[in-house]
Amino acid sequence: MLNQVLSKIFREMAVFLEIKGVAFKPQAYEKVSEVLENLEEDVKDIYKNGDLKALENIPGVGASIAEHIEEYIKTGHIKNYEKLKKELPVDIECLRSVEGVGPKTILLLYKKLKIKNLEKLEEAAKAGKIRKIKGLGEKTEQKILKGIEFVKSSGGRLILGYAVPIAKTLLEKIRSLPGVELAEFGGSLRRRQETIGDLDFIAFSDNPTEIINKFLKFPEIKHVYTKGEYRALVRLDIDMDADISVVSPKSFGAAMIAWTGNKHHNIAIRAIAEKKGWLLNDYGLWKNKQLLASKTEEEVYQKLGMDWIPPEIRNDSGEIKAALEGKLPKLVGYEDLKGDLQVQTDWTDGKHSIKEMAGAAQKMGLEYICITDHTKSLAMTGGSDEKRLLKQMAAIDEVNREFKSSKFKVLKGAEVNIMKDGTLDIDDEILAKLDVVGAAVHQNFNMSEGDMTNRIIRAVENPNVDIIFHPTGRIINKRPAYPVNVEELLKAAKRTKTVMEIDAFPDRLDLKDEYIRKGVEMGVKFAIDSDAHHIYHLQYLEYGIAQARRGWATKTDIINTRSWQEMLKLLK
DNA sequence: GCCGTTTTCGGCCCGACTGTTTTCAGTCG
Repeated sequence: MLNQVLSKIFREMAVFLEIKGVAFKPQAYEKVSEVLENLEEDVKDIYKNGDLKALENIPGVGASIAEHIEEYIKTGHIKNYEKLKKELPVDIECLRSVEGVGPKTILLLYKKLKIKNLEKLEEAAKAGKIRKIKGLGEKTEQKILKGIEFVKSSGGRLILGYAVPIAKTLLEKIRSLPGVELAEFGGSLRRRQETIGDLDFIAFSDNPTEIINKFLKFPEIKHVYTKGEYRALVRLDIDMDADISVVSPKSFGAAMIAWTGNKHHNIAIRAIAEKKGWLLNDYGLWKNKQLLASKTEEEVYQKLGMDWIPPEIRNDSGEIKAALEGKLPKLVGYEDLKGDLQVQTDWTDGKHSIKEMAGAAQKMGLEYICITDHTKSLAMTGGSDEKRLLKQMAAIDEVNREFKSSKFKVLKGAEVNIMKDGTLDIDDEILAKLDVVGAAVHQNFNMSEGDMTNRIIRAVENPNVDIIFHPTGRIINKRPAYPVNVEELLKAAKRTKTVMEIDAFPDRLDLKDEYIRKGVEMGVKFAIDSDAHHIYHLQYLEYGIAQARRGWATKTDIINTRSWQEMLKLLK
């Protein structure tokens, strides 16, 4: 995708400029690189629909970078980038991925040894050539070799839903260390980002060194990059890096803000402090040497004139302005869901019976689930035809009779397949009998964006279709979304009162936050579903809620925060 | 190069840790 290509180019340009000693531009390029990496809407479409001005509406994109993007779209390259690359023809990305190797070292290595890539770097280190460079030494050489080893074994970014359980285990171990008063996630884990690059922990204690030393004895740790009085950076046995920071409980709020980030959020709020003549650091908000606030995050934000900002939206994308104006939305809460509207059972590719799924959901505190097994054109899942759907409805009636006393409700639904032409694989007559009809694309991804958009919109316009399940079909780290114009889809959803799903399955998280935010602004309603195929999967709802929060969704934007009776009224 | 949080010009976060140094630059989060 173009966004990713440009993101990489701008990231490299940032390093090139930093190497050249250019001031401030590196940060600008770095910021736009990050924005593009996370931007789901194709910049090509943005450009096509609105020219340079539309590009400049992207955060971090100004006149100059908009022109770079235009140049790339028109010619396939960016002259400025080519020029920088010619001056220093090295593989910036891969050299920089080595722990401890930054811009200055890359330049030094190229100047002295003509090192352009990892292979050459490893060769030179093994031959003992690095230690001979003035300014580097034997330890740096060893560090580089270790770093290369870890680059090679690195598993890349971990999907949130898979990282959290691992991180929770470690967090509990940290919490149980004597002397630790509190411990929390920091970084992307606390912000509940889609993917996690490393695990950040903040422990609160007045004996930092002792805590660090105990942490370093955890058997999960296979290498220590750095350790100091207050911090340690390590490699875990799962080939992920982890970071622990120990701070006095007095500084809880300031430290949580500092270690939650993201970087651009912190830069922005520290700048606000500075403009008041104050200083915001890891330990508090200061006026000269006088402490203004530090104990809680609320206190610090408040002193800066802002409402507390939920971690999920701390990414410098408008949350600071909203917080200053007291206009932050009250995000949907982790306890707000009353039901789950996409649940599979052993009638198709699920592992458990209707009753087992219902029982597990009830145990979790939900009031209802909707059974949405696949339909007949998904042969590999043993999808139901009309006859079998009728049979399943009767089976659900039976389960409901058993649950009657507890008031738990099982709703009748299906995950109907959207065919290539936008028709559905189940007769409307049967669909009309279901409580909730979810429709989804499962095959024939290889279409033009126009055709795919029309295909799904045709399903949206079917009066029996209540929800579009996993609307873009992406699988994180595996396959991109099929080509679809989500904005058009959202417009159609708004027009027809069709609900868009936020699929909480860890590798889906579909829709993406950016589209949720857009949909929320347009007044589209959403459903957060687990897409559970196993009783354990119901827990995934948590990640769907996080996703919704990152998309600035409130309780009223999510239909399954209502009782099932109220929820049904919201369907068309 | 971006941006409007006091600014359309003049700012741009802050501190911990390491290694190679003779007092600090580079890297990281």
